[in-house]
Amino acid sequence: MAITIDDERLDAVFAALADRTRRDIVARLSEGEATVKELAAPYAMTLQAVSQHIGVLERCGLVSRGRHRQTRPCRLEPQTLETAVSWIEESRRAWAERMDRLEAHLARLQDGQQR
Amino acid sequence: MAITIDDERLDAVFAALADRTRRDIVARLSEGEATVKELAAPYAMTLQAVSQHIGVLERCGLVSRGRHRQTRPCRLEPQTLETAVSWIEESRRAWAERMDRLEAHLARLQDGQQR
DNA sequence: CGTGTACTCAAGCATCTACTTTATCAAGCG
DNA sequence: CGCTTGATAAAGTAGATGCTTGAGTACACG
Repeated sequence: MAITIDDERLDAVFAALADRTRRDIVARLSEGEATVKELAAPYAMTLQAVSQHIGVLERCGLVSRGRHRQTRPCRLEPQTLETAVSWIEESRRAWAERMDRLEAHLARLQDGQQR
Repeated sequence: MAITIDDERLDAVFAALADRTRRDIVARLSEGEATVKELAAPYAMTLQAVSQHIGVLERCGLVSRGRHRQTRPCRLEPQTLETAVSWIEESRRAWAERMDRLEAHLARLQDGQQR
């Protein structure tokens, strides 16, 4: 039952998504590839800072960088997003199941009282 | 379309989930309520440290603490998990859509060549 | 009442993070 | 060739984070 082999990976993915700028970059990459310069354009910070953000996204597997002429086009790696979602869904599923059982139990109790 | 009013909330939720101990606590709370002492039991760290972790989870809305006698029972707030999932799913959905369009486009190109 | 238990508050410390500036590199252009 | 462009590398800094210890609070039990 998923003894969380990839705990470090999850640490890194959630930490990466904990930053507004990086979430923004992910959202923009979901619309298609973009170069570092293009991704940096909207922000007040330096290009280097954005490159570092992309480095964080790359190291945790959310993004990959290629090479085309003098640019490094970035693309989303959606299956890494998947690992984050599936971790969360696991907890929500367990909780929902538990609530269902509780509800059923309460219904049985009430049945007993009415008789 | 969601100009991210709750950016700070998302920052906090993802930052909270970026820690192994806190993810573990969330997972355990998905099996049911627990007191601070119970939650702290498995870890080498002090009770205070665990209480601080719960504080982080509480501040971002993932967990709520009640009062029962001298204990503070903690429970999961699953709708906050929902906000994190739905942010991620939005990006994945956009990416999947884009891939579908790309595929369709490539199919049309190939059709043209074959004729 | 005093003692124990469950917990929070507060201060201190080591480490990590999000930037910055300066320097460097590699590809294309005159 | 030298110069610009798009990018990474490295080093420094202010502020956040994860933990500790020590002290304080609220409830129960005898």
